[in-house]
Amino acid sequence: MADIDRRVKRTRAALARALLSLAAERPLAEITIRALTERADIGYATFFRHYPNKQTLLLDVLGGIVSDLADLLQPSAAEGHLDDAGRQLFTYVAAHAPQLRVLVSAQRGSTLEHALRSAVQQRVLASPDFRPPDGVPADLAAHHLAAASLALVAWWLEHDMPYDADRMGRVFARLVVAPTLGP
Amino acid sequence: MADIDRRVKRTRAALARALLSLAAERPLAEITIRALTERADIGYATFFRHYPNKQTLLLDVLGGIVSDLADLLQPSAAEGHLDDAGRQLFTYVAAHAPQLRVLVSAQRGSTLEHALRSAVQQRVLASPDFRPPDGVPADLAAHHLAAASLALVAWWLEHDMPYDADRMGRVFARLVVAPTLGP
Amino acid sequence: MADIDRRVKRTRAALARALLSLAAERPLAEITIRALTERADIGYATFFRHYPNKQTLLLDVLGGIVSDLADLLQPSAAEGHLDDAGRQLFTYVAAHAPQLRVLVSAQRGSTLEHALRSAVQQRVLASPDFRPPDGVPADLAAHHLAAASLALVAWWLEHDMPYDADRMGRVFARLVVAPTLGP
Amino acid sequence: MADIDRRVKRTRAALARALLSLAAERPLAEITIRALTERADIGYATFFRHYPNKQTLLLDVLGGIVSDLADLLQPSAAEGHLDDAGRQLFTYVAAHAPQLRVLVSAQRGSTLEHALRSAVQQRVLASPDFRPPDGVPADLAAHHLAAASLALVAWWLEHDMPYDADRMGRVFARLVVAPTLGP
DNA sequence: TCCTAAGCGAGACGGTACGTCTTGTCTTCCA
DNA sequence: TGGAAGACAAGACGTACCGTCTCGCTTAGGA
Repeated sequence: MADIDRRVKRTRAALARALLSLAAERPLAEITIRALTERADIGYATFFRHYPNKQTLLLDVLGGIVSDLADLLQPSAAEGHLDDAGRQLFTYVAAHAPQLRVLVSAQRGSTLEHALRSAVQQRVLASPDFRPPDGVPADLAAHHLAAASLALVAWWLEHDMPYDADRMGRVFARLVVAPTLGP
Repeated sequence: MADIDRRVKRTRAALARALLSLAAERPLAEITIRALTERADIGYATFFRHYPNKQTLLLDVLGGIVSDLADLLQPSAAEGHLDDAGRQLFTYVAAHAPQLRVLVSAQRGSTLEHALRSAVQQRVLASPDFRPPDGVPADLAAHHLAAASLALVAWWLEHDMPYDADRMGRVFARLVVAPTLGP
Repeated sequence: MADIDRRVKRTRAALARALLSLAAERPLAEITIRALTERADIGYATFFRHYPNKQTLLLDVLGGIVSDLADLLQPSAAEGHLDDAGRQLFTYVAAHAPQLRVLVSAQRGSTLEHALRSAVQQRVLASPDFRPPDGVPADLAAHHLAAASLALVAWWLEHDMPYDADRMGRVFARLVVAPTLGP
Repeated sequence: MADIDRRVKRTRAALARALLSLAAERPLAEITIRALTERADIGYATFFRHYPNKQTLLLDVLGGIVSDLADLLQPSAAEGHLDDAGRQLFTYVAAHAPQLRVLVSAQRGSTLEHALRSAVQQRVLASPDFRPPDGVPADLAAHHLAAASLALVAWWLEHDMPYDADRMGRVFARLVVAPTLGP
């Protein structure tokens, strides 16, 4: 491995930089390979000599981040450490914002997502019953409610509804709704 | 709306049906407009007389679903009603599974998402500290942990980090981690 | 013919006017049926109630012109009448410039071209005064007469009639008619 | 020009061959770009990498022919050479029948028509032997020469060359060249 | 005077060509 | 030999036009 040409490293680094630079400008799906290579100042065909497609580049660029994130999300038992773990997570996020913006935009940004989010936000914020816990901004709580609900729904559908609606409803109440409401 | 030609209604219904039918077979991104029109038995150009692009068709087909979902996600104050609301949500989901599969697949499915998810899952399930609350399956809790965390991170980045990492950490502990660990 | 509705007549006249008006602005091939109907202030589908396609409209609008032209191109034997016939031709052309601009801009090999050619051919071959020069087949001479005349007319119209009909008539007699007749 | 990739040359040659092959089957206007590329066995989009549209391909394929024709139509003064020049013209036409069929079937007023006309005009007006008859403007005579020649060529090709080049040459000299030159 | 048939405006529709775009493969040439 | 350059096949995209078709409205012209 030591004799891999420095040029290879330089080319891949240029691609990674181009990816981050472009991802700051527009959604991931609208970044063409041609745009990447032009931004990176390398030949178009050269891209394919390093990665078979765009997703592989993503994985290469963001692989370490994913692994780090997963580490940071490990639950630590000690009650008092919860806030600590959370702080560490977001400190890490702040430190790797450019890469994480790409990661985060890889899944989102669809009009549908936005439509659902804003519909929920609107209703939640107008609801008299909605009292987010101390220290949790209302819009953030609303966003969490929508996103976490959708994630639960997605999981259920993708796993072919292994539990009945009743049980899923209780899980939903326990994991999502109650924490969002409590005092 | 009432005076739209019956043909228009029939054509759009055929497109909606074709979309759901095709979405059950392959990811949304791989559904071409030509495939939609062939499945719907309408002319290719006719598609563009109704929608300027695929996303607009999605919005039209799933608009009602989005609005219904948003209604179901309104928090209801009464403690005892939490489970009720949850059950209603998932009953609705079960009843509209085909459309919701499309909605849910519109945003997800990227390799990155999957990589993160499985990395988290692996670590969480192996962690001795991880005790999901009663009635919450472990894999579901792990999925929730990953998805909700990512959603919080995304919100923070997209809103240009309006709070510091410390506060976000506390919110994260309160909304996501604590409920996932529960007694 | 007498029992054609007045409305029909009015619609066809509007189309004829629209055709001439548009043909003055751009080449015939770039005039769409939609442009014709909009200029004529009639419904799009109405066009097809009168003509199966653009060429048929052309034939209808220019049919009389074609027939007149064919008459004017009959060779008259009397030597002294050559200039006279030429002057008559170009006087007629000047009087029907709008229509003839259309005829002249039609495609080679088009129905119009063919109609004019065969009308001329028919009259020429039937004329007792027509004696092609030695070694020149009659049908070829007739073809030459029609084509060269049309070319002269086209040149005159496209150059905004820089000479008067009298002079053009003499040129016509000299370049086209005399050589086609001589012994 | 010399360093154009061999592939490029091969692709353009294939397109030229496909054009001639298709033009023998149906009118030029009915030859779609897709038909051209399928006949040439090249990708559809590849066409546009070489020519912005069909007309440009025509110009490229027929440019040499146009220039040759213009050379052959230069009037040569010597009386006895008229028949000779005519024979040469039609011998050339017979040798390039496929290409000339295309040229002849092009639209009047098309770029091709204009190219031929202006090439002839340029040569004729520069020729010292060119003395139009009294009262005939030089540019009009040149135009007549080009148009009438083309008409004769078109007639010959469309009627499957019923006479030999020698006889056509004499007809050409008698009907077209002599009248354009004489006093 | 009514009423029936035709002309007509409006516009949805199927079909097809166009010119543009992107992806991934392949070839040639250069350092 | 690795990389730059770029031709190429394949095929989706969104636009334009054509010719067909229904749907109602209105406007004769005959009962």
